[in-house]
Amino acid sequence: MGVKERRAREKEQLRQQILSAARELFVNEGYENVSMRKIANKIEYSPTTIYLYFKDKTDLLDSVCKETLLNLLNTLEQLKRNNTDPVETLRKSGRAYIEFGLKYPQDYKLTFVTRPQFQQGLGLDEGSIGEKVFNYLREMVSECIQQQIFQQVDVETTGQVMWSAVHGVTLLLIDFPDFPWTEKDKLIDTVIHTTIEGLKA
Amino acid sequence: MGVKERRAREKEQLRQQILSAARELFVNEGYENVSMRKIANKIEYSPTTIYLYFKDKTDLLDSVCKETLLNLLNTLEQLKRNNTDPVETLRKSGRAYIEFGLKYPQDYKLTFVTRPQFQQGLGLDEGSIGEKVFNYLREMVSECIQQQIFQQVDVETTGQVMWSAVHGVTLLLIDFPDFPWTEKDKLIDTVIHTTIEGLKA
DNA sequence: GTGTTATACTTAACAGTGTTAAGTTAAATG
DNA sequence: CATTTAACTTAACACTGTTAAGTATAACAC
Repeated sequence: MGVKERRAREKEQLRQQILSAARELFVNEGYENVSMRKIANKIEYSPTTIYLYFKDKTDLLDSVCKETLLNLLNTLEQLKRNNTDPVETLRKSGRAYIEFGLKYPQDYKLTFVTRPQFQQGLGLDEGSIGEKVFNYLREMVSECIQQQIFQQVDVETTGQVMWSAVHGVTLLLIDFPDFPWTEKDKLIDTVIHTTIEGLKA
Repeated sequence: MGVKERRAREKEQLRQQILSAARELFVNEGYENVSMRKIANKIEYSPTTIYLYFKDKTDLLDSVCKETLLNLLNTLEQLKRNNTDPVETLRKSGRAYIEFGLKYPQDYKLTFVTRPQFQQGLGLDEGSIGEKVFNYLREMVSECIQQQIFQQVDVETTGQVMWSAVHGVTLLLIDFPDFPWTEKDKLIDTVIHTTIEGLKA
């Protein structure tokens, strides 16, 4: 009785189609400027069809953001493979985080700025992907503390300080592209370097 | 001929009335959720009257943000009065910046996140208030460098690193109020302390 | 193969949005 | 008192997210 399976597969396929159309439009034109009708047009279905797959527009945003977080998590996880020096791994992770944000600026803002505005909880609850991303950071930081490289011994605070730094520079670079920044790579390196040195001191 | 003056005064008064109604609504309900009609209702004028005073909705946002920046600048300027120790002054400025953001979270997001999204330039152009705020930071940092307290000698980069840190922690605290943060004051102090120590090292 | 049911999708509509063009009212000027 | 000018409003356009009701088609039972 492969009918049900096929139907389910087709449904999932359309769901994905909607999702990727939404992502592309959100990223290119900004969440606010994308209407359900625009998404519907892109996939050549009527607007109301989307509501058969997603509760509402924020649910669609939510699903797009989940994908983004999963992407970020994968990017970071790949760094953990060959972690010899914990500080070096932390530095690379910071770099990867920022570069991810700059590579997909709209996705980043959608996930870490727009989404919290629309549903305050965000996916940092237990078991969520957001929590997994922060757990990754916690792990990296923890190793540095265990090897007594950092003076600041509180894992939570240390991790949050690190997150503040990378989040801050990422958003500034995204939001103020016309500002006379120091050469981008230098700024990023200095932010990470300064934070790590500060945690050592 | 005091008639013209009185008329001008009355016009300015209504302008201010619109502005403060807009600010209150933007701050309480979020820019996206406030309609021109809502603002008009609050001041008991027809929606189109607003367009006689402001080009469009983003112009209204723009004016609200300008006020916010002026507020922030005043808050910071007051710290410069008795600056004995440059590092201490920088530390206090960072604190004041973050606390300003947390005291008026919606204003802060409006100015430093929402606005850039709607008109990319933001007010960091020459002569703008935004530029003045950054000039203030530059000045504080410059003194620390001149007294050879910081190793990092590039004023621009150093200032931008400092800004990244305070901007980052401010937004995280605003956007993820439910996250299990370290005690707020401790986190803020640690972020500032870490950054300053990192710049010394 | 025919009738029924469930699924997938669409049409039409509602109440709202930012914004503009045209119209109205009242005050200031000659 | 007539005319001009400024301030404000009404009505409308093209759009928005979302829902209720309707339609066509595919899957099932007999």
